[in-house]
Formats: sequence, structure tokens, C-alpha cells
Amino acid sequence: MKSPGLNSPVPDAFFLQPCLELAPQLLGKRLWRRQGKVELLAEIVEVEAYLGERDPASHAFRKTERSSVMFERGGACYVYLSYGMNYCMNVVTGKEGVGEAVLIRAAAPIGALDRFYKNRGLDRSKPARLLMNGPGKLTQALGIDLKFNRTRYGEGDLAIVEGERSYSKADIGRGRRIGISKATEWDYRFWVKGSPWLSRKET
DNA sequence: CGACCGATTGACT
DNA sequence: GTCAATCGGTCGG
Repeated sequence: MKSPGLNSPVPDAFFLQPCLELAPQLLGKRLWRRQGKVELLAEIVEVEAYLGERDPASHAFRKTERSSVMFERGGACYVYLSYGMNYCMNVVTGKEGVGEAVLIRAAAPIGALDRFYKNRGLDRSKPARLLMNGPGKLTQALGIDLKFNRTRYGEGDLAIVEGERSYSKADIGRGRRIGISKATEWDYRFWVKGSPWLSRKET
């Protein structure tokens, strides 16, 4: 039996919650993306929370031109270029003026995989788990780039929509964020326990 | 304006 | 496990 509202956009109030409360709730939600005539879906399985001025690892630690989108009203999309090579996508959370966002690190592809392989430039002989098991791979698979920065989820060709289920605390793993050099001890990463689509093996 | 540095990835030992 | 690619953001001079 399917959940009511499957694949319908999440309500606006969802984005207004505090970042650390919202982040685990994002697990099981889906990214919806219309790319030309094709509609793409992927279920979020791994995220990281980035707070504002009290989080040295966050781009919003200082309010700059780049990070200003993180201070917008929850539901904004923050995309930035990482290492000059990959795009990373975030869900801005909280009320306007609060500089918080959730980085989407990994997702499970839903439906036909052809477009995902094509967007990734991956040969079909490669395992599907390589399609979205990292923040840069995820954006590439979905065709997300800087054009989406400062747009709002649910207003264009990109949305966060309801999935088939939400995960309880027992189903969610929690640990340190990956790839940062500051505040490395903070457990702000959340993932779906046992998912084969994570960016790395669970430890 | 020059220098440094990443919220990463893929190729390679 | 190691390491280079690559470039916009940020900051110091």
C-alpha cells in the first residue's frame, strides 16, 4: 500500500524546521527532476547538516556572496562547485535569516536508469550503485548544476517529493561528516542503515 | 591582484 | 592505500 501523497511536493513548512531536525527526515524523501521530456526520481539515503555561524565547517560560518543563499527562507536550493570539478546540492532550511542547509550526499535511483547512466557518462556494464553514491555523482546523474542555485524546490524543474516511507531513529545511522577539516567531531551526517546506495561502507 | 584551498572524484600503486 | 585534476570563493597585501 502506497503512502498518501507519494511523489507530491513536501509542504512548505517541512523546510522551516531546524536543520538538525529536518536532516534525518529528508531520508526517504525523493528528488524529482524534470530534464527535458524525461522525469527523474531518486530516493535520498544520505545527508549532512551544515549550520550557520557556530559551525566552522559550514559555508555559512561567514556570510559571504556565495553563502548568502543559505540564509534565505527554507526550501531554497544551494548549489556550489566543489574542487573545481563537481557540483554539490543542498536544501536550505529554517526561517529567513537562519544560515543552515542540508547537503545531499547519496540517493537511490528510481525507475529507468538509462538517463542516469547517460548523464554520468557511465557504461551500462558498471554497477548501478555508482550512479549516485556521492554528492558530485548525484548532481551529475540528475543534471543539476549552478543554474539551480538560488532556485526554490517545488517551483521549477526540481522538487523534493514524498516517498513511500519515513525512517525511524532505529533505521537511521549517525556519524561524522565527510571531507571536512573543521568541526570534524560533530555527528551531523545521517544515513539509511543498510542501504546499498551510500557514499561509503558503514563502519 | 596573487595565493591558497576546498562539503570530490577517478585513476593508479 | 596515494594523488592529481581543476577553478571559483575568499582573503591578505
